[in-house]
Amino acid sequence: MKTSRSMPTLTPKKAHGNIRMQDVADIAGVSLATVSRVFNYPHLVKPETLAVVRSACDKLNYVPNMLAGSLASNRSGIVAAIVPTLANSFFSETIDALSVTLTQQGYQLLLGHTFYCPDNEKKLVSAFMGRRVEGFVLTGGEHARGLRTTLKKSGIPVIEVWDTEPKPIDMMVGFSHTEVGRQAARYLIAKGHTSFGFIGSAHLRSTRRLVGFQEVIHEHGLSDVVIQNTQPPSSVADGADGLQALLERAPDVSAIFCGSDMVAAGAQFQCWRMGYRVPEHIALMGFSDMPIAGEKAANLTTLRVDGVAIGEHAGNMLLSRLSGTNDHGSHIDLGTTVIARASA
Amino acid sequence: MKTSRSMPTLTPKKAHGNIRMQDVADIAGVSLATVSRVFNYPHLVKPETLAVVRSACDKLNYVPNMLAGSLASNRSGIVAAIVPTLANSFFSETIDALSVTLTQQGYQLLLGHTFYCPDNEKKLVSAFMGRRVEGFVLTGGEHARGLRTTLKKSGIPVIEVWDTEPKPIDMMVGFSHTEVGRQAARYLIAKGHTSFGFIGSAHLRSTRRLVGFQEVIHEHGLSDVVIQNTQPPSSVADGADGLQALLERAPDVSAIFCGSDMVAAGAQFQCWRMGYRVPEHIALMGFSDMPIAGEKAANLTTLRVDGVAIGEHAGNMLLSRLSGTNDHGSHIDLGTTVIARASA
DNA sequence: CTGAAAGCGCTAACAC
DNA sequence: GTGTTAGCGCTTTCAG
Repeated sequence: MKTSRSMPTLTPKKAHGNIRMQDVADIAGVSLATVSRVFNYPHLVKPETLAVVRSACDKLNYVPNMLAGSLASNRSGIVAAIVPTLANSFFSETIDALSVTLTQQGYQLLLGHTFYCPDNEKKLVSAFMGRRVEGFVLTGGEHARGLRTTLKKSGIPVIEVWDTEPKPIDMMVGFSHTEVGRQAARYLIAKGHTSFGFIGSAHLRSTRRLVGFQEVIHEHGLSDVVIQNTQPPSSVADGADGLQALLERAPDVSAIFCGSDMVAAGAQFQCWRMGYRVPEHIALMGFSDMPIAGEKAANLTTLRVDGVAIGEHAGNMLLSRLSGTNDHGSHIDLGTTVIARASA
Repeated sequence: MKTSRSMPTLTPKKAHGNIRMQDVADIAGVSLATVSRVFNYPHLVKPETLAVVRSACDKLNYVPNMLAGSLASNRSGIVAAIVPTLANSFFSETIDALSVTLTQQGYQLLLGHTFYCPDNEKKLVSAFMGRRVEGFVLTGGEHARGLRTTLKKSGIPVIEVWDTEPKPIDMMVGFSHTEVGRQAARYLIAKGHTSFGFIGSAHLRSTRRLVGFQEVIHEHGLSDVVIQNTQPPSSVADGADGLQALLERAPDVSAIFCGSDMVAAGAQFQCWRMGYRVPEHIALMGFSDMPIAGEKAANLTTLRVDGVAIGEHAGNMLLSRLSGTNDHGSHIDLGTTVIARASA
């Protein structure tokens, strides 16, 4: 089947099944360069030639080798996203949105997991840099030692998402976790509470929410927040266990800010089990407005975050940077809103 | 800072900042090939040389260009996974597990989204083939016309997950959706039900569950299943709406099999709103055993699927195939189990 | 509008 | 153990 391609020597260059651009050029009767142009700059090619080459392509079922293309052009067409985890988490919708946005412009998404370990992030960044990714989407603004510098002097566009603090390496889109904590505290204080608890994991963004929460409470001269830690990613079960443990230590707490809606839902179920009424005995506030929070059975007061918008913004910011467009608005705070429901 | 590398011509080859393997070789005083060996076959290099080269590497902060490496070796080190969506879905935990497994062996994960459109899958496969991915993980066993053939003759390992039907393109790990439907029907029939409904989306795997469900019901000579369709990805709200719509059409239905736990939870909430008791008036059965299903408030009877196991198996099957190990057990049925709780 | 030629940065025989 | 030498399959000046 293989068309003979001029053999000055006795052995063909290589026998593996892959069709090369030269093969297409040969049967189309044009040069290699022209075939390349058909793919990359079709407007520079005469319509007839275009047609000939294209028909040659699908006659041969040619699939361009982007590895070679990327090497030659020094553009990989790949963007890397690094998340803690996708399971039961808020990040999955951001990744979905990011993927759509990037795919529309022909970019592809390389995915990495840190499982909440900054060291994994660092290793992944390094591996991805080896692949010459054209952009990074990182979760959060806190990273392993040296990562900021590495990234900064690499010149690769970086977007940190789901956060607006601390200072961006490059671009950032999300919201302030400190402010989330502050909003929660203000809301609960306005409801008349004076004794507070917090159930959530000890990772950095979660801690920042706690800090904001504490700040406002201290500003009001109220007593310290009782803290109950969970392991990320926090589950419904963690919320249930956390609530029980917290109440054992501090039975007088009347309002609890939870690290996620999952935790809040778990805490609420545990309240019911233990015979406490929500919000009469214990007020609960979640975070992120997951689907579960809005359901009648749960009906959780929470803070809404738009993960899809974050993903879309991140994708678009990256794309406009990559296409050389103005990168105005490179530090976007999408904010959060209190969704007042029954639990607080 | 740049060490002069012998310049026979007047202009240096290229001025962009990237350090090349040759630069490392130069300052380590060895040949390019040796540096390459240090990365790929360190055991072939004398320990002292190893040390010299390595110190040269981090003196220069050298990051190997895998694009070039992949092109030369014809191994990209990339595996592609294609899912319908990650948000609120069962696939995210499979992807998490897959990612860990692959990363441990130095492979990276390229992610694609179909949003339940087979045509998107086809396009993604083609784009990924251009990147010379070394393996595909596809969701489900049904694909756009021609995809099976394309994939088959590409010779690239393919694993279809979350399904065991129809015949695998190559390898498969998951469970039978038809059998899931059958299990559900058997369980509900054993509970004495005689009039059945189904709420779920019309995509292929969901439909297969419905088929199995119907089969068993017909085998028992019972009346037809009343079907209420939802749009994928199905949400809690879809379940609530679906239940209402279904009961309007068929008020006598006493047992409903739902396409997912989210749908079942929504249906259950809607029952409560409408004053129906679960399971006394309406028995509900979910699917996949999501965290929500196990919670006391929901307490859903469902069928358990181990998404993590699927991801791990898929990763390991792929890795052993890629390393040339025996690929015994290339069609694995992990099965599902009924988790009997309060809702049915 | 098209072709020729020089790489992109690395791997992999093959010699030594 | 290490060096030499061909490529891998494209993109991209530069001529024409």
